[in-house]
Amino acid sequence: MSAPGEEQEFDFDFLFEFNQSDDLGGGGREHYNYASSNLTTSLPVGMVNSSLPAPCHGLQSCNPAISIIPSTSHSSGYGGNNDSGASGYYLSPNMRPNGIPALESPRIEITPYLGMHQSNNQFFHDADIEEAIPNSKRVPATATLNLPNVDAYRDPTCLSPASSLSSRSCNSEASSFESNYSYPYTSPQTSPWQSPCVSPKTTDAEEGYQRGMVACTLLTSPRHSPSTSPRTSVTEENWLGAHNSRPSSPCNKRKYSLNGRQASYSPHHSPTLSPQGSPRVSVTDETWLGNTNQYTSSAIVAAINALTTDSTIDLNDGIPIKSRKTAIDHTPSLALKMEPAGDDLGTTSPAADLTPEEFSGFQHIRKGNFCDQYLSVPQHPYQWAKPKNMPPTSYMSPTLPALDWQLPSHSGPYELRLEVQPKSHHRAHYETEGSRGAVKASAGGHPIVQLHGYLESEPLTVQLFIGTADDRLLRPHAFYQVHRITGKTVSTTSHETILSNTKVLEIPLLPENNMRAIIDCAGILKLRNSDIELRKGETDIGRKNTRVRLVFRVHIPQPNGRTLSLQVSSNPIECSQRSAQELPLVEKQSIDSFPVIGGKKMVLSGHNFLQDSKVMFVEKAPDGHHVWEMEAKTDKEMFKPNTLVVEIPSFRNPRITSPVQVNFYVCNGKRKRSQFQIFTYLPANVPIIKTEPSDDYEPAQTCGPLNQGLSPLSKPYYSQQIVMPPDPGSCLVAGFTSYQQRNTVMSSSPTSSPKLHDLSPSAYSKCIMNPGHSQLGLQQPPGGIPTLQEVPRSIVVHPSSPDQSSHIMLQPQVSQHLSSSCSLGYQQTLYPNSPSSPVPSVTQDSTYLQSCSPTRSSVMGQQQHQPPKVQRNDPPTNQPLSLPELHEDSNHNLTPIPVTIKREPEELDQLYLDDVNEIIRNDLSCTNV
DNA sequence: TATCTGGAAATATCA
DNA sequence: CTTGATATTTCCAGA
Repeated sequence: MSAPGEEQEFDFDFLFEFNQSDDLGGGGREHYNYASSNLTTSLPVGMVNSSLPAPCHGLQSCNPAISIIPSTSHSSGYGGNNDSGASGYYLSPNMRPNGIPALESPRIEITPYLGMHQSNNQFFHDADIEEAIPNSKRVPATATLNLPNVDAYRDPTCLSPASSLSSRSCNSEASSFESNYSYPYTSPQTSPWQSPCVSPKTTDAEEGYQRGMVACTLLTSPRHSPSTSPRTSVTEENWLGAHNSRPSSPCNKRKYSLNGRQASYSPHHSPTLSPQGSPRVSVTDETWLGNTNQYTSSAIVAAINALTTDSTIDLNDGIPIKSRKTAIDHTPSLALKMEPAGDDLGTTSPAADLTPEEFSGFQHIRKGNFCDQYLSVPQHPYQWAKPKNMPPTSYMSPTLPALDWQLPSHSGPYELRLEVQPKSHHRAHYETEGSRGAVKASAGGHPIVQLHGYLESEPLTVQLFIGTADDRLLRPHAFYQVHRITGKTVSTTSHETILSNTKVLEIPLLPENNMRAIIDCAGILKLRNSDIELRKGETDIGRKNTRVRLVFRVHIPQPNGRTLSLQVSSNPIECSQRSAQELPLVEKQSIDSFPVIGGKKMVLSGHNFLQDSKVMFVEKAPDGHHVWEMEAKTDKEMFKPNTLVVEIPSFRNPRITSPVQVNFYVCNGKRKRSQFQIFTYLPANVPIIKTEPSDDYEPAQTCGPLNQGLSPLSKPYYSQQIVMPPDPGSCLVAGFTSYQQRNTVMSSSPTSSPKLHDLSPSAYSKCIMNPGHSQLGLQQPPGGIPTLQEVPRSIVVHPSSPDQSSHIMLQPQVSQHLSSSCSLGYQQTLYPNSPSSPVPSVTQDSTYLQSCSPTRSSVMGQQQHQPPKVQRNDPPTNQPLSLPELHEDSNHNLTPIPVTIKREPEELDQLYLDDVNEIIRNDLSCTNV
């Protein structure tokens, strides 16, 4: 403990420094100016300073919030999670979890505050600002968010390790990166550092973009532009941090490792992390479960907090601090640029920053809870510096939806689509390495994003950041940052900014290019696990958390002055050299559903398949336990490194009356398993197969088009979904409702149904529960839907938590689903994350809100309500379009009424022909099982 | 020369 | 506490 305290102190110092820097930030202000045009104005100006400040500012005010946080009792709710809980509060705001992280290290705390403040402030104020700003397309709208709620959602779980972490790390990095620009959105904070550090490099082109983009962001920053060079600078910074390297790591790692596992206790972390990597689903599952519960309570608390205090949000931002290098590097820079942020922050943040004392207080509190887990980590003075960055984050939030908010991919006439998906593998580079280039498309070339339905003549900007690819809600990845690539080979201009500790690449979307952008300027930077984990706020574990997604966002100005924010995420990208070389990866499956009889050959497309690869089908109980496991026969003759032909095993219960979702994965050995893929068993009679075709054929590409495209199969759904959902105004105020509607719509259209709502608790819980799923699920479910599906899988219910959490969480999820259904989001949404990060979801929702923002609160309510419905309705994860009926089965395969063979559709007939025998087999197998 | 990469050694962490 | 298996991070070297 003492140690922590010490650290805290340090932090404070740093903080102060930061603040000062912020003040200095006068320069920073300039940055704001940029932003000003759009973003800035919205946020900052009025909002930020005045409004935000007020709340936040006063740290005091903030403090209260802070205090709250502690009180949050997260702990109580979360128990160990408490931390998270606290964080959650913080998080809830924009900050996410990250903010929470603040726990241990001073930095964190600091950041959070800032962030919190900002975020909170932003939200509230934003609306106001927006009105004023109307012009700024982006900014304005964003404002609307109602953070409070959001916060609640995220809460604890959300904490956002990722975000915060990433941000932190990012920050440091960022500083190097970019810098600067970030202002626009966010915050000054970011910029400050960045700029300072930055320097350098801006590319002309970039500048140009920025300018062009300007509208969008204002990035301005030509000056900063220099910053562009980020990497280098970053590296350097990093070097400084050099310390960074390992020293810290050890401690950190261990800790988190603990976290991860223990995580179960502390929901946040573990859930995600563990799941992914490890095969040991069971463990994870458990964890998840635990988490869910926690979430619930935490979520609630968070929500309350949010409501009560805006400031809390800010806290989140502060959280991230971490990066040693960064800190140092940034610090200097901060002073310079901070100003802008500083203003916002400064006024706000400074205060917000919290006095050291305050911080310490928080820290202590947290520490009490979290600290134990995290505290151990020795902090490096350097690192502390980063905290400063935090502020920026907050800024961002004000205007635009926080990065951890789940947003729809389409709304009304608009649809943001990822026309070309990135390759499933991309080796990220460390700061100690040179760039490893831009993310490429599987078929060569680069990912392509396009905004459909936008007929205006004004160019927009697409934001790109690295998001998580786990079961939980989509959020900035704590261990990976987008890396701006420049050079002769890069045709797309881009500009880096930092939002909430997360590096964001801004790329112009020009009408002359049909609002289409080729993403050849985005690389992926890997931050050392030790650096990030150290952060107090961080809940996520870096180990085996090597999967990411590219997340694209566009903010479309609306006539009413609001801004419509759409988001699409890519298929998961494996960033680990080793994992990419050894872990089997299923990119596509020719069939996503088949009668229980089984027997049909399913072609899996992917990577790293071995002749002796095994394909295991698994049915999980709500609690994550494997109710049924069956090794599918593989066709060794047909084997190829990229293709695996498996015979669908008959389901254990041939009598299911409704579709049952199960999972399957490819296993190359002990710890070499692919993520869980989703497969649905249909009642013997049902003629469902239809969907298959599309799936089969659709390659990753399909996915691409849709957004997620995780799985081919999913795509179809997506398309459907997409079409269906589009609710024009939905995004806006109505936001939530719209979502609901969408959801319903979606569900219906898809087929499945209805039950998207199921997402709710159970789903969440499930998601959470099943660590493994998460990834798999995500992927599998091809579109957003997939997620849903996943949920179903897990199905189950975790009773307890769901409800409460559900309110908060669910909503988010729901919304997400809805939205996501449209776009990428789903995965995220659905996820379990919600549990973990209800808040995030909330935030996301808020995005919609943005337009609606004012109503957010109302919205929130709506969402909440809805969610519940959903939950109840469709616990089953089925929601995913795919399987309407599934739940039932899944939940209780048992019963199905004696098969109703009556209807045998044509397809069925065929199936039967082939499978009659199989059916018999199945029966046998079932018995065996 | 500066990058971009692929590979793999050196470390760390886990079991 | 040691050891083997894994996972992460740092280095090297070729293109």
